[in-house]
Amino acid sequence: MRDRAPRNSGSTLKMRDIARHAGVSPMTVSRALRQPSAVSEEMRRKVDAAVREFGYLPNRIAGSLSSNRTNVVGLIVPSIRNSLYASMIQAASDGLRANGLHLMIADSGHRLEDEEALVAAFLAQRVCGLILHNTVHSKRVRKLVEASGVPVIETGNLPDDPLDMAVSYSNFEAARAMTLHLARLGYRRIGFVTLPVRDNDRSEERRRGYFAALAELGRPADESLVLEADGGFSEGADALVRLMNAHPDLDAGFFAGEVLAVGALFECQRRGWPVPGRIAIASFDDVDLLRHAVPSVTTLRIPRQEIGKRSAELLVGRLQGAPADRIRLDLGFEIVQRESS
Amino acid sequence: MRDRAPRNSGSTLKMRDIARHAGVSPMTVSRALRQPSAVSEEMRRKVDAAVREFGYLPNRIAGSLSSNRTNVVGLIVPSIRNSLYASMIQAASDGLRANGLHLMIADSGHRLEDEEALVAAFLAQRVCGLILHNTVHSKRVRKLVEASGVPVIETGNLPDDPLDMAVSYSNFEAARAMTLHLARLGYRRIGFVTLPVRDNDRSEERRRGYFAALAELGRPADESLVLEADGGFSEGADALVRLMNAHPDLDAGFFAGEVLAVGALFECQRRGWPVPGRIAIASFDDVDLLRHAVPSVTTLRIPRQEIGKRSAELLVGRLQGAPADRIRLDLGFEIVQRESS
DNA sequence: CGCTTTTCTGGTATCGCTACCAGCCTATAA
DNA sequence: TTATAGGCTGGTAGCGATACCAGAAAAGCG
Repeated sequence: MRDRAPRNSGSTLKMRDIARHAGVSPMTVSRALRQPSAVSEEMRRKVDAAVREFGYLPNRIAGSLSSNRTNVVGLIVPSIRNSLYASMIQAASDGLRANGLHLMIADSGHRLEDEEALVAAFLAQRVCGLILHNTVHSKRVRKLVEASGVPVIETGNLPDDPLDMAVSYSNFEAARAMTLHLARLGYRRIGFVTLPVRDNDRSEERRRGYFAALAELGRPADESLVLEADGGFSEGADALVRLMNAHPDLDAGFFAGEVLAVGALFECQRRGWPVPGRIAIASFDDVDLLRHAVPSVTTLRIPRQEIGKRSAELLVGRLQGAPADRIRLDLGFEIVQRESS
Repeated sequence: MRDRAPRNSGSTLKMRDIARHAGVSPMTVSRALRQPSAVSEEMRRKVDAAVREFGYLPNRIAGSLSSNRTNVVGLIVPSIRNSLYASMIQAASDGLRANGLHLMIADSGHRLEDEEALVAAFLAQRVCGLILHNTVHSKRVRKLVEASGVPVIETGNLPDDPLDMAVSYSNFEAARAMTLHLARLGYRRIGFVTLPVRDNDRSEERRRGYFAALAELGRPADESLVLEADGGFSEGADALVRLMNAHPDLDAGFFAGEVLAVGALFECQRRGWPVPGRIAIASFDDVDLLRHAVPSVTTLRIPRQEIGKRSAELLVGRLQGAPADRIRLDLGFEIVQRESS
């Protein structure tokens, strides 16, 4: 059985080929590429020359298997299409890339069972870290994550019982603060439109925050002031109209999603309802659109970018040996008062 | 040297452990997991039971090394933050995931040298396919891609000389068509605002299309009607104002980017310029925002989602053995006439 | 019933790299 | 000079799976 044909007849070069051409051992090539300081100037030169000459690309699959380390982080968001996550992803991507890490991205479509399948798939790929937007997980996810020992960051909310590290803000506090803010501005009857609450801890928390604020204000909790809407412009417009019809005295609408808010704003423009004259509008998340809309829209600034950046930093820290402490980082939020309220 | 300590003392289970517990050979476990039809009912049952009992996750790194195949596709877009790419990415992600493939995403920041580094890094990770938005590449990228033999899809434009497969639309034709459309509607003096052209083949093509249309119309090519602007709302607003100041008779603005267009639209609202009474506005790409804005904005519908879907399909096809034909798939575009023009 | 074919299972040898140890050679100390 | 320590380099043995072949068992066939 000595002379069987090689399994991979491909022409891609291997480390040993480079080693032969450079006149050194494979180990020296490996070292020259990964920690140049560990080899002599001369070796480094020879290796570099051979690598460049043949356009050698080390096989990181083999490297990962051997070293039991990969340089890939898995990221799962509810929806890739939703641009809300884009700035977080961008910041995380930048921070990770600066440290030689890459990002594998997938979306769970707000389905816990999909998140579970993805976590399993990512762990099978032996990712060196995970970033999950969702903070409600299936039992199996918790088990898998724990068993793997891979560092995990949750970013969408501040969970009571984090898997590992959480870098986020409080959806509850944010919604509460905005509701109180609107009340402080003098609005008497504040409607609340949120994304579907089922399987979505963020929506649920925001809803709770809204009601908590009303309670503090001594106002009755009126379920008919709250609507769930899928996140589209039409849904926002529609929700506004339905609220106004049901409550002619509505003087402010708090939309927990910028698309909903802008959809409502456009509807006001169409109907000639002055904003905030007839109704004030407040939104969630500070996207450019809200700043530039006419009128500009009062909103909550969530530090999405900072969340991505800090997530990357914490992950990198762990990979470089930081102690595995449970961390719960609250990056806060900020009310941005603008023309629409 | 027989009794050296094992390198990886970790507790994660290996295939041989599952095999032992199931009372079968590792090969049978491997087969039961990858092609269940190749093993008997009984074996499958035993393996499945052991896998479930211990929560075994196969190590895909090892599998990839051994089989010389990975299930990861690399995707490089100019900017992750830009929501424009989101629907393409989403569609590609869905199509790939349905076939067991995952997506590694990075952004080049419109820099060719970054694209090059990323392509190299992805190939080092031995991705089984690449999707590149950019269609202008460094020489080394072409060489790397060719040497790797990995299937590649370019999606941002229809290149004259595709690396491998191209799934896109013609930026040139799209810009040309919109310019002609505006002329047909009776607009006499059409300004054009585009993203920076440097290192951006899409912008360059759009610009060419605009001028080609003017030439067909027998109108002079006036460079002062063309502005380059970075893609923000303010930049769009600013570009509009500058164009209007320079050309008081400007009656239409074609913005090659939806954020620019909406920024301009907002500026009109602020200044009380009726759209299209004082000036018509046309955009590029059919995002929801344009349909719902007041007035709704005339634009070009680019089949971003379809591009992502077809890209995934072609890639999957190749991986399943389709012949390596050069493909150049033009998915076209569509003019969406709305209130703003 | 013996023989061929098919179906299924298991052993062995990698996949391409890195961890770990051994050994060499030079430098510094005693 | 000999001992001791470092700095570098190379050999060897995996990492945890899969490809490939061999062989046993079951099935088909005349």
